[in-house]
Amino acid sequence: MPDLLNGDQHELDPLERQVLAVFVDGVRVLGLPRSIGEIYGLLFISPSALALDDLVQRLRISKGSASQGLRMLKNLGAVREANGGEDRRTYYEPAIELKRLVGGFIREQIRPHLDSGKTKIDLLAESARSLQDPVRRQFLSDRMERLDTWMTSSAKVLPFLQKLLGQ
Amino acid sequence: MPDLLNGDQHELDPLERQVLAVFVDGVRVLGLPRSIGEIYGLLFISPSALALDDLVQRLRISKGSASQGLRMLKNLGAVREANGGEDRRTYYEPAIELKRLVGGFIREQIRPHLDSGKTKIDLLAESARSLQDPVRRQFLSDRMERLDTWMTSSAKVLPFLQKLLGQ
DNA sequence: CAATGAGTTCAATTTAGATTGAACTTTTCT
DNA sequence: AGAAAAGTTCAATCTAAATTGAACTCATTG
Repeated sequence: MPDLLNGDQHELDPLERQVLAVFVDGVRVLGLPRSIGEIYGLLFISPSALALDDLVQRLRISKGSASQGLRMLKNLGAVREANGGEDRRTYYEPAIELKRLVGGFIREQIRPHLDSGKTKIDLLAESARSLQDPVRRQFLSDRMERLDTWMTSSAKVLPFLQKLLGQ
Repeated sequence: MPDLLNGDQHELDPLERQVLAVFVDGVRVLGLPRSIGEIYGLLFISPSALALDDLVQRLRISKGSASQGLRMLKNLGAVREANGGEDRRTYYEPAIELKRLVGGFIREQIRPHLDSGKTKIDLLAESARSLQDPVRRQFLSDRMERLDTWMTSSAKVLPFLQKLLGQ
């Protein structure tokens, strides 16, 4: 008599595991933790919305992980709360439009780094300009300007990226 | 009488440290290790090419780290051997054209993952097609097709990215 | 209003992956 | 050839970041 004493949903089958592995791989490239890939991946292959506890049971991760993972995915706009769950739990479903996923990633992970990088570089360029040695000053100022150009180009490219990936 | 007994180049000054910090930050976003940022960063702010030993001494990292870091940077096309060093050491200088840096990163880090991902997804789509339950089969096949679309769109966007960042 | 269940928080622990360093190979020089 | 210096390799170690889990808050219900 299996599973009479615990409320487990059935385990992940081999096909599901393999799909999740692809997501885990994918998010690692983006510098996001494995649990994020597992959670998003499971939502992606689930025909109905899932609650936090479903993730805990099927992925065998802690409540803490599931909670933090869902928060990050919500912030990224990769997951939203499903409306009209019967019980008092919150159910989640994945956003599956690439445009939205990329947009969220750019907004949350790329832009902040670009912005803070640009600020720092501006300050460093300022420091470079007040260097004593004129040769060193010239060289470093050039390099700081190049860094600045990189940042500016990158920032300009992002909207095109989003547009090109929109369907 | 400072530094008579060791051959240290002078330590990094505060300005240099701060520039390196920007690079360390930058490469972390790309999922690359700190040492890569430090090595590339030091080359970037050095007016002349540097040898492995210069990196070891000024960054206070191990020879192993410097060697592995340089290899990765060479593979990425972010660093090249300078020609015409006087002694028998190999001197390195950074590639500073954004186009080249982005191109190398795409070639080494993005494309391989996209390709292997696409292969895996094709196999999984195949598995999905032979599922018993028709509802499950239909749903998973749809999702696998969507994954496939993501991969294809992403691959198509890369050349544009490179073009847009070319100067 | 006490009890139950959902979800959050964060200090402690675990783990993945970066770094070290000693042994090694290769190259150059006398 | 032998010595010295440059660079590589990889098992062992270290560390930053992810994960856990126990204590907590908040909302719901009998």
